[in-house]
Amino acid sequence: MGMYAALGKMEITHKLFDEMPERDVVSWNGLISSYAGHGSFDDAITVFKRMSKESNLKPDESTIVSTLSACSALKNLEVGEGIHRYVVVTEFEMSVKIGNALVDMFCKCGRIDEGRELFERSPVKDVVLWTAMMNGYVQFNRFDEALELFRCMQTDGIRPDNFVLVSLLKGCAQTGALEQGKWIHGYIDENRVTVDRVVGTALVDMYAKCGCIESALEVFYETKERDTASWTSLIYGLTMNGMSGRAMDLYYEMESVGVRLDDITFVAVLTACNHCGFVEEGRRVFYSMTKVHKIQPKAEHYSCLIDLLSRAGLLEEAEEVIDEMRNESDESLVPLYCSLLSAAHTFVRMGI
DNA sequence: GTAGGGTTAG
Repeated sequence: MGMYAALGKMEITHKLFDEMPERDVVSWNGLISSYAGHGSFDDAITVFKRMSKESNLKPDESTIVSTLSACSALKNLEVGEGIHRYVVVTEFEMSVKIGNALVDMFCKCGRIDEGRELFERSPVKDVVLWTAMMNGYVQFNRFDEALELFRCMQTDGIRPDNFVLVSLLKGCAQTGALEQGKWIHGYIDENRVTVDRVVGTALVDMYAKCGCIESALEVFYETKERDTASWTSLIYGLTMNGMSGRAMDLYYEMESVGVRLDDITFVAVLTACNHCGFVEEGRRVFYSMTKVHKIQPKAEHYSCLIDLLSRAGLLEEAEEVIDEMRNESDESLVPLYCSLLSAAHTFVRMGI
C-alpha cells in the first residue's frame, strides 16, 4: 500500500486499504496523509471522518497534522475546530507540529485572532510557526501586523528563511510598499539567501506591483531558476505597467523556449491583448489554449475574450462566444453578459 | 507542518 501511495496510485492504495482484514493507526494515517500529500484534501478529510466513526483507534500525531493541513487547504473550519477540541479534551500532547498546523488552519480559515492566541500560548516558536502566523496577516490584508510580527521574530533571534521573506514580499506587493520590498531585496542580497524560483517570482511581482517594472525585469533576467509562475508574473506585470506589447513578446518567447503555460498564464496573456486591443491575437491565443496547449478555458478566459471582442465593437461575435458556453451554469454567464452589456452601453453613449 | 503568478465591469 505504501508503495502505491508513494507512486500516487491512490485508487489502488484505497482498494488495498479496503481489503485489509485489520487496520491500525498506521494504515489509516497512510491513507490520509497520502491523500493530503497528493492534493486530494477532500478524500483525506473523508477518510479521517470514517476513521473516527468506524474505528476505536485514536489518531496519532501524523494523522492529526495531515488532516489539519487538508482543513487549511480547503478552509474547512468545522473539521479543523473539531480536531482542536479533540486535542484539548483528550489532553493530546501538543507537539510543535500540531501547534503549528492548528495555527495555520485557524489563519487560513480567517480566524486570525484565534490563531494568534494559540501562537502566543505556544511555548516553542519555530520559524514555521512564525511564518504561518505572518501568512495569516498577509492573506487577510493586515500587513502592518505581519511586519510587527517580523520585528518580534528578529528580536527573538529567529533567522528569516525563504518562506518568511516570500510572505513579506507578497504583503509588499499587495500594499505597494516599495521601500519595505527594497529592504527585503537588500536583505536577500546581503545574507546570500538563495533566490529560488519562488523568491524570484515574489520579487518580480513585488517590483511590478509597486510600479518598478525595470527592477522586475532585472530580477527576472538575473534569476536562473524560472518556471511558469515567474514568466506569468512578469507578463502580467508588464501589462499592468502599460507595456502589453512587451508582455506579448514575452509570451511568444515563453512558448518558443518551451516553458509550460497554464491557465493563469492565459489570463495574463489575454489581459495583455485586451489592454492593447489585439483582437486578432487574442482570438488566436484563446483558441490555441485548447488546440495547442490542451487547456480547457475557464469562465475567466471566456470573460477576457468577450471583453476583448465587445470593446472592439464585435458584439455579435461576443454573443456567439457566450452561446458556445451554453453548458455552463447561468450564474457563470452573468459576468459575461455584463461585459457585453457594458461595452454595448459605451457604444450607445458614444452614439455608435 | 510554513512560501510565489489571476481578467473584466460598475
